[in-house]
Amino acid sequence: MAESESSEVTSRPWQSYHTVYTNAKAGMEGVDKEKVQRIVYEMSKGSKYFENEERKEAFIKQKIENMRARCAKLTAAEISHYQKVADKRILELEATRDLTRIWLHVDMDAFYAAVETLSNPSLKGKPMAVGGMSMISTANYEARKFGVRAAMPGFIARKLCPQLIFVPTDFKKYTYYSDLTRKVFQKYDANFMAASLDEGYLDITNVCKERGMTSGEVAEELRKGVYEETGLTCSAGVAPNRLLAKVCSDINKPNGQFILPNDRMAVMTFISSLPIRKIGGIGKVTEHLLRDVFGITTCEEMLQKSGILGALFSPSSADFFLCVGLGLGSTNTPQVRLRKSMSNERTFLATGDEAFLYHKLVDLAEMLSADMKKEALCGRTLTLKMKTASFEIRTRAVTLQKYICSSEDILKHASKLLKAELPISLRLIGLRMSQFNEDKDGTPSDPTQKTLSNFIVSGVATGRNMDDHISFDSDLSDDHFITELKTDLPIDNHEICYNDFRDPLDSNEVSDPNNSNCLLIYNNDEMEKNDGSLNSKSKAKVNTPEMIGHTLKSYEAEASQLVKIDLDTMNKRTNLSDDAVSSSNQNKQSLWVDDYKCLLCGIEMPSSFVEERQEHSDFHLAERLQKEESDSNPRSLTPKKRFIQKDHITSQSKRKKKHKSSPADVAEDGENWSMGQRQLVCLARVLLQRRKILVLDEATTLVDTTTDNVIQWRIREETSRCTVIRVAHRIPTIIDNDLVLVLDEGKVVEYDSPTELLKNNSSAFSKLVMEFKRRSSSGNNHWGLP
DNA sequence: GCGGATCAC
DNA sequence: TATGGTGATCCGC
Repeated sequence: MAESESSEVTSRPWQSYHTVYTNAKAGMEGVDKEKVQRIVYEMSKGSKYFENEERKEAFIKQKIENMRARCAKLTAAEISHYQKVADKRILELEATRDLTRIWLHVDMDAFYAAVETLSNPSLKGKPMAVGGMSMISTANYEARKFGVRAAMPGFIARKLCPQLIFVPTDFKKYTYYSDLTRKVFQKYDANFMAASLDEGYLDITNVCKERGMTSGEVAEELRKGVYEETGLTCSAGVAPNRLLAKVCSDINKPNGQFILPNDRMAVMTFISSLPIRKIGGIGKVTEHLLRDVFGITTCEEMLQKSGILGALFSPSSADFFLCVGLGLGSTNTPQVRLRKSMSNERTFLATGDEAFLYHKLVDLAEMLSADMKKEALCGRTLTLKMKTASFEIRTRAVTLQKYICSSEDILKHASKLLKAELPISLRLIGLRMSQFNEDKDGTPSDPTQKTLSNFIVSGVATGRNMDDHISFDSDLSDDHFITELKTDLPIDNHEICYNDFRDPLDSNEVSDPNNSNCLLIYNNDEMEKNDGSLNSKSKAKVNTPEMIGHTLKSYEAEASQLVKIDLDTMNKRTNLSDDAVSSSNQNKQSLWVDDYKCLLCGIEMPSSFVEERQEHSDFHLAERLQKEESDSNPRSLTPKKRFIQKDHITSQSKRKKKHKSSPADVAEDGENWSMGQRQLVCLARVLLQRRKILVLDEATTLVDTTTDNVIQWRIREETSRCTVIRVAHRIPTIIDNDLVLVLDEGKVVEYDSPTELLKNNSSAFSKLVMEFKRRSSSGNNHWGLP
């Protein structure tokens, strides 16, 4: 087989290249395959893209060779061993076969193209593609006759079909029609699974039973319903599981359906001659690999070669292949699907211009942050994606100990990642966030606390967004980017871990061990590569309920195994926190153009109207908050905002009403409160609960320092019979507690009463206090520091 | 946990 | 002139 192939390569090189576009998916039957291949090849030859494809192809060839070699090395004994294992596994998998459910897969026909034709009927019957010169999303069936298809660049498509009409994508339209189809799907399975805008999986077992209809009748009716609702046609496949249903929906496309009965023999017959490429999950590479190494082209052959597959692939891959051979697939309906990552990326003309690349990064960070805030997400793994000018894809990731969501935090870490790659010429940059903090949220609690948690999470997150907005609009210049990229000065911000503030509040029915106050100073800097995982564990320990029962000594022992002391970083940390405060003050001022006019709405208010101005900026904050909230899913439908559901209907009428009321109004439900007000209310609620143990993790970061001092005083008044653990960066917040733990990079550096610590001038705590005094020496020393 | 790869739409 | 964007998963370190 290999020999005949290579001889063809020399005479007709295009045949080795890009079987991608001509691989029969649907509607490509009468295509002059060779002509298409030749044109695609001619158009691509010599381009950077083409060169990269050749590299990739060479890599796959290498992979195939390696696998062949491994195959050849297997002894007869080994083969028979793996065959036995595989046979046993086949029996186990067979035992899981479930023929009790009836699954239907709906797939809209050339969805985007069909929608465009609907809104512009003159396109009917003409070859048309949705997309642009660089990429086509969907081609209608007329265009497919020319070999034009999805994922093909537009300029090649035009070569294949000069009269091809291009229509730009319009996702609003597609979402609208998608919603209409889903309304129909819902009638047959309220829990249907939306696979994309134009696909859905429905468990129609109950409908068939309740209405006494065959699955074929249900499919007919559903497709008719979709057509009546939208004017669009779709295809359906019915089978005992989702994997098969998906294959079936493709068989009589377009506007057709195929029923595979819930019968083992029928399934095995169906699967036997089926090309493996038809199976979802088997793509170009796997197809190639299985064919060239094992001679496998049909699903049936997966079983025949099960022994050798088991020998050469991982257990999970081998299992998947066996399932394909047996026609097995999922039959359950997963209750909730949590989002695991969120990303955005942009392609541009390849460049090595650092200012430009940094600009892109800023945009991406802002977009990502905004998207995350819409779903109230915070993540701790940030991945930078790069595509070089030669189309090579690279990713670089960091996992932080804190969950972040603000654009500054994202940008800070993203730029570090990018900086490490410079100099570099890129044509794409992307940012992805993963490891969201709601993942482990299994902690049930009383509703008051729950509300408070949501309060903190969404409130704080959205509030910071406004600061971003103003600061980027006003004072970010290219010079600034370059400086930041070229120096080692970290642009640090005050990081807030929402999770931290939530957990302690949710949990504290524990008896008080020794009725003493203590304090933690926390260094929030994320770990460099060393021991990141251990650190996050120690961090979690501080805030989890079981920790509260521990003695401080035992905590210290645990924490001290972790990371090296880095006092230098800590000092830097303190300085930068102060910087953050002052820059945030600047932001507030910059809301007023010429110190007089509001940047956002143009209202005029002299600087002497201090309170009024504060109220006014709070109003804008609340306005923004409300918009973010109304943009998200209504809570009544989805208790969490994490369901994968991008499309939601927005109602802004409420917001408009609000706009007419006085900015000074404080809404009873808190929707227009400032961040500081929110923190205050949280604190008040917590204090009213009269807990024996109170954990305040950066609980007053959003109020000004004077107010903070008042609050701290009040907390001491209210908690005289209570153990209070404070995590804070501000010295006054913690100066008069009974015990002080100074933490640096997750490790306890010192542990004693503040008085004792201050006796030693070189203690980390002394240094922090001195630095703090130095910085505040220009103002009044009204904290009574020694 | 990271980075490369594959896959689907 | 010119080959996308988003999300998931797996494998081998």
